[in-house]
Amino acid sequence: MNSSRPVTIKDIARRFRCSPSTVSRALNDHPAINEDTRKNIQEYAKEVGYQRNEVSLSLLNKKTASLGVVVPTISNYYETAVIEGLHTVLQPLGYTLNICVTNENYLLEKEYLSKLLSNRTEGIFLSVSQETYDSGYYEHLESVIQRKTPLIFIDREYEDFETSRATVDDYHGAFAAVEHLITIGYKQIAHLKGPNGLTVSEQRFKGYVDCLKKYEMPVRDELIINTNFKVESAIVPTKRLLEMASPPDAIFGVNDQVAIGAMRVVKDKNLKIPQDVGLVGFDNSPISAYTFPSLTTVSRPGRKIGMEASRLFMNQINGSGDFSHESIVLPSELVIRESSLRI
Amino acid sequence: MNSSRPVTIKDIARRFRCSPSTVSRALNDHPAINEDTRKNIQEYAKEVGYQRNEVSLSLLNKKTASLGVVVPTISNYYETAVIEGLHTVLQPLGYTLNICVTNENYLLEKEYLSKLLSNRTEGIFLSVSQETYDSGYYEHLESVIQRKTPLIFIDREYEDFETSRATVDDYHGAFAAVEHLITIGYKQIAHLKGPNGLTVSEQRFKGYVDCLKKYEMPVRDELIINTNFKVESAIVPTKRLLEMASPPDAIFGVNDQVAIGAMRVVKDKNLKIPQDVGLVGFDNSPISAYTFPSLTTVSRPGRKIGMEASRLFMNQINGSGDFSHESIVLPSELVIRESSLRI
DNA sequence: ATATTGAATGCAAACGTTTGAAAAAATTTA
DNA sequence: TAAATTTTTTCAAACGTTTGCATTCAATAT
Repeated sequence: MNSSRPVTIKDIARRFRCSPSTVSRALNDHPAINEDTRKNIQEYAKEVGYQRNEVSLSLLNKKTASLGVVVPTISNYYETAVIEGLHTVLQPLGYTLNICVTNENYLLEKEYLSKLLSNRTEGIFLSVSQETYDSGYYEHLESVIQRKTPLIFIDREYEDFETSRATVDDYHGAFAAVEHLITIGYKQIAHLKGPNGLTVSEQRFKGYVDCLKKYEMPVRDELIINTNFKVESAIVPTKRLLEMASPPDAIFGVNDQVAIGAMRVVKDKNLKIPQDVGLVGFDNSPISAYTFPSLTTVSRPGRKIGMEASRLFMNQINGSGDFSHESIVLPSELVIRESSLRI
Repeated sequence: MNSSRPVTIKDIARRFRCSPSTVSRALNDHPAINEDTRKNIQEYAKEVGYQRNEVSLSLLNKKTASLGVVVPTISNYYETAVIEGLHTVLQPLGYTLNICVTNENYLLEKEYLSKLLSNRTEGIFLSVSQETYDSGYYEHLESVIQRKTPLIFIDREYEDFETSRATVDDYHGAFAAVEHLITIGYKQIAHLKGPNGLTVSEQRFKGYVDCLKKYEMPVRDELIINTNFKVESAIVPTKRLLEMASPPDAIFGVNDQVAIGAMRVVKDKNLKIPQDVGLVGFDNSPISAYTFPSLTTVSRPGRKIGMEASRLFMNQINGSGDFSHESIVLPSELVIRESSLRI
């Protein structure tokens, strides 16, 4: 009525003139408690809205049942799919996911990791931010390792770090996409690349380059332009590509957003897709199937990545003493649609 | 080296043969501590990677600095924008956001709320799930109220519940969208409605209906079809609309996804947008500006909603005793693009 | 009547930290 | 050198819960 302090076990004990132990046991259905006592206490507890203080339990048991998920963004389809996958496996096991968005910011990432450790998180799923990548700092990761808190890299990874990781085979996905374009008959394939330095960007780029080489096609620097994954970042680069003296007849975008941005520009120039310009994206985001023309893309099993990452986590905590570090690479799959099907 | 147990203040005290109090004070730069003692302890603490156990502090101070964000999904642009807004304000204040995704599931929502309360979350931002809406249950909310944990509704709300809420003026946004179509000269405006019962769906629907009525246009039931907000859910309904004997010449989608789905179908039928069919969405998601043609839509200030909701939360905890409940309604704004600009 | 059993409850410690008050140690003053 | 003062450190309690062990009390067996 007056005090807003949550009801505690002590409060109930006082009410029943018994000890906190009895109340605790009664609430937990301990067999050594008298049937009547148990019933009375449980009824009263329900009545006054007693709710166990998990904080005290965490302290006592050194278990928090909470996991950190540290990602650069949650604005993309892929990231949310990963989170959903983690959720699917871990929620039923009683874990709470603490989702931290770093906004590609190193300091924020560092702060989040430190906070998660302070809060005694039992595991951390991390997709490192771009700034972290660029800066090359990784002391903030060392402290996670030092604490022996399970650390699982998702998607982006530090090449030289010994932990578990679940990633998608970006390289072969990109390779397949470009090979598809070549097979169809496109001769000049441009690439709207992601930010330099990120594994995803570089792997897809490598797939693009290696495929061109395999088919003995020249890798022209002027056909490779950076974007930041966002739809609007594709506009200027695509214009530049199409206004070249010898413009590309196909564009491989680092993701669907970028490909959709390119699609818009191509149409604005009154060029036909896929006749004049072929287009391929990456992600197989829901919308890619409903653009006009629909977008050929590479599916990335985000949900599966989340589920696999969960498995890696479980392995680490159940691992018999020796910390088992596993690397999982899931295949990506080419999804052929209209934007590349020139006949 | 051997034990993976985190270093505690007691460990350090043992090492320096002093009491935990001294260590605690040394680490917190308490003035009553000898300069040398302080320096030594701080150095050692850093060396062994000591990190304060926030769990114990939470128990002691009854403050967890964590807030719950309970939402049906994070797969849409709007939801992530809201979270970003919350984040922008609350992260600098030291709060941790605990993001819980209910998947529109009542039981999950209930479980999350209960867990958040057990973990002594200091405030909850809630966008109720559709199932909760449908079922009409709200005891799980009662317990939040009973505990006097600040509860702020975002976006979706329970009409008859006394708490703070931050919502977008869906009604007038929808009204403006439809009015725009009418002004341009469209005569038969269909509506791809959201799921029944949800405030957003119903408010936008009401805006649609009232606008038609204002201009003395008939409200035809067969022009109103339900979707579930997802792009694919617009396909069949749009086909049905276009295959009617007297098909609509404009479609107002409950969100951009649905409008984009409709766009695809319209194009497949070789109809021209905006000449044959006008199209308006809702959300002003990034992609809406880059479809072909670009999509007329209604902007929804998600980020702002998050920031306003944060403000409401701050007001509640700073509120002098009497719980001040505020209702904020932010305006939505029509963004006119190509898909409706028939000349 | 006394010893033995069994059921029900209470005690106390533990988790890691902070903090007011008390105590101890060091320094200054008379 | 003793008293007074200042500086530094320790003590003990608190946050809410659980749990092994001890205790109490009644019922049963001897």
